[in-house]
Amino acid sequence: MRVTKPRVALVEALFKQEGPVSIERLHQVVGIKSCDLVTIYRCLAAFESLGLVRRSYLHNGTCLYELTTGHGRRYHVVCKECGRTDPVDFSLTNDAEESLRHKGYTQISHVLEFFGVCPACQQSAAPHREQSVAVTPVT
Amino acid sequence: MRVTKPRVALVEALFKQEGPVSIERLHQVVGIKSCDLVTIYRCLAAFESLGLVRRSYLHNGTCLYELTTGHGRRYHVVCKECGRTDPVDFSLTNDAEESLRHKGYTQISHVLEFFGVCPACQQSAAPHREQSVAVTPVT
DNA sequence: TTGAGTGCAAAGGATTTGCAGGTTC
DNA sequence: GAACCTGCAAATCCTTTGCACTCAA
Repeated sequence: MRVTKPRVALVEALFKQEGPVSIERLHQVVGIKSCDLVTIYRCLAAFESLGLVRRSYLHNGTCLYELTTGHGRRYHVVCKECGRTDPVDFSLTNDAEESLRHKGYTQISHVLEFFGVCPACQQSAAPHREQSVAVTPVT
Repeated sequence: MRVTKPRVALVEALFKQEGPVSIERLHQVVGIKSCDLVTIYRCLAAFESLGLVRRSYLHNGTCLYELTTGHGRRYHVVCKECGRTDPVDFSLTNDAEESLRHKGYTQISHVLEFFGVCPACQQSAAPHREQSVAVTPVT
């Protein structure tokens, strides 16, 4: 796998985030002009098969990506309204995956996502729809 | 909410399955001619908001639905190759959702899905792609 | 009767693919 | 120099929407 400008920028962008990010947003962080959306899709797919990033999902099924850090797995709540993510203090035991291995499954992984309506979206009749996509939260 | 033919058929179809099913497959089980795909989408959405069904996701992000039985929550592995689902013996503590409630989140739910390559797909170079979608194997 | 529900067609959004040209090793 | 990557355009897949018609209550 070659080291190219888009890939370096993408890793940097992923590194800057503290949680799962949408591809759309990554595109914005990297710079719309400096890299095509398609390239981001392709790089993330490559990164994923290398185990470098992990995929999770928004409530509507669209993907989010995050760097696979060495510090253990982290889970997140994602707001059904604005899409904002927030880490959840929780960890999964290995029992389940272990039992699957015993059953003969390979390439085992899992997705655990919590959903809910965040406090900020609670009262606002008009939810902050684009929040999850907004770049640099302006201040 | 009215009781209509498509809805009854849909509930029956869901009932027959033991795990999460794709919309595509539900359409086939219900009968392609007897009900439009769009209607299935709409009914499932309605059922979901009533808490009658629960949604989960395939490895590629497409939705699966299953009836919300009274017998507690069940999780599944879904094969990355053929899409077949298999129940996993595992249960999640309520701690995580409870802590979210404390943080001010509402309408809390979660999705937990295990992925892997099932024993059957292990050796077969050409995976049973359509297995998860296949309806009553046309005798 | 009448409004919720349905089917059909078409739109929409996310993701993937094909291909020619550019870049890394 | 060759293979890999990228950008652009277009295709695909899943899901949603608009609208006129139908049917359950």
